[in-house]
Amino acid sequence: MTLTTAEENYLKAIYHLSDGGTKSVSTNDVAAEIKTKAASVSDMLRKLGEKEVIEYRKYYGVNITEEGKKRALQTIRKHRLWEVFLVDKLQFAWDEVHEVAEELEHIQSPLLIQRLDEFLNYPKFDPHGDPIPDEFGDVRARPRVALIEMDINQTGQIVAVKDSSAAFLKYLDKVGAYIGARIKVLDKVEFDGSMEILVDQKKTLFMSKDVAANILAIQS
Amino acid sequence: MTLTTAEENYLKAIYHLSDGGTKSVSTNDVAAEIKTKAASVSDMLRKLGEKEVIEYRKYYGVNITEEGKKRALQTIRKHRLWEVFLVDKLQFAWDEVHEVAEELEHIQSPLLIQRLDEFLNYPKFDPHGDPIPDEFGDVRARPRVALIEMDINQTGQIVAVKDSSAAFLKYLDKVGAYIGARIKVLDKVEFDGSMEILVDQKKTLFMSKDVAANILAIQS
DNA sequence: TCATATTTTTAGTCACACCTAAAACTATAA
DNA sequence: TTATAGTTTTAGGTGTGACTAAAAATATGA
Ligand SMILES: [Mn+2]
Ligand SMILES: [Mn+2]
Ligand SMILES: [Mn+2]
Ligand SMILES: [Mn+2]
Repeated sequence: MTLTTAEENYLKAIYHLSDGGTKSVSTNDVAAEIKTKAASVSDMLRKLGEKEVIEYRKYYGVNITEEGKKRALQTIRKHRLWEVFLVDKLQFAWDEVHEVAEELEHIQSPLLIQRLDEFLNYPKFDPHGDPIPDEFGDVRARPRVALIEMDINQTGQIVAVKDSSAAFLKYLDKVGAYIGARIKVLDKVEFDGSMEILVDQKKTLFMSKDVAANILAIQS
Repeated sequence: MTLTTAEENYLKAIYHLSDGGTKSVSTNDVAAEIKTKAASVSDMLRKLGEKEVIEYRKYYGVNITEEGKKRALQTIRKHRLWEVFLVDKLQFAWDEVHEVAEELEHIQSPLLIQRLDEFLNYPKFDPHGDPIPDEFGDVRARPRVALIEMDINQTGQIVAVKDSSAAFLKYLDKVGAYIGARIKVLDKVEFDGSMEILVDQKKTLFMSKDVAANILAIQS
């Protein structure tokens, strides 16, 4: 059973909104994510339910099935491998890859993805720090925490961003925050939740709580 | 004005069938090329006519316009660049690339194609020896002749194939004919049009007239 | 020239993926 | 408990790109 491009996009959205299948998702949430109308979503949910990649109970939202999870992870794998290709091989900036990967992820060719993976030397993470599922859908997840959750004097390393929008990524480029940077929390301002972060033991960075909530780190 | 994937495929077919815009093309010819029905083609020709990429006179076939030619060449450029990528970087065989390139050619991103061209070091020909148009649609065409047209004792070099089907390409792999091979016509059998070809001054190849008609060479 | 074969277009239908408007259902809080 | 706000589904419709069957136009050759 094959999925259309639209069906793959919906399934991926449901997978993300459900935190990898751990909770159910509402019609309106899907509509917002896909940027379409609730009526269109209802239609599509019925179809995805018939294909048994989601479990759909009218008026009570959807849950992704095991089969659906597997399919979604395949699409996510392709999306992230293409992002690595664009950044590592074609010198795209990390804020330029999302749109194109959104198209490339739907190309149907198992051989292509296998060879691309090999060509990229089996990367484990995409340019935004998100893990790349293997061909069986298995993900090597790292325990990640938002900067905002870290305490003063704690150290760690930036490993990913929660928000992959071009605006946010460009801002990070500008201030010199990048994936792999070693960090230390110098201060947390109680009044507005903003933070002062030491980057690579030399540069001090001030960031709002909105920024700090969208940078993910591993603690050390 | 943007073209859909289907429209791009039709336009490319019309471009090829018209020998690069030099002759008009019938509805049935397009239907055969696209593997669809004449009724569907009539519908699409009306739409392409409205978009002014073809000139469509009911019952008298179509001619591609200058704008249409430009569009078709952009798609052909993308198709052939992807084929080079698949063969040179991902170790695809030359008979495995067509289907995938047929999908990849529709990805919309000028930056992607510019960077891909650069990454591949501005190739001038695809794996089947076909020329890759530049970003303005200009093609450096070589004067090519089918092997079947060559005379005894003439020498040359294989530069392309007319038929890019997997069956034909696999056959060429098997017998050791490849693009770049230096050749000499040793014999032409009048009875059945078959030929005897010396490859790289060491190997003798017997081929039917059907095979000889689908191998293109430059004469030396 | 005129009958017939061939090609092409038109008419009507379908699946897909979207839309708006209206109806149906659920959640909430007075 | 019940009115109402909010959510979701249904009904009906659109554009795209395919199909079959039938009608119309063109090409052919006796
Ligand atoms: Mn997508
Ligand atoms: Mn990413
Ligand atoms: Mn194509
Ligand atoms: Mn080719």
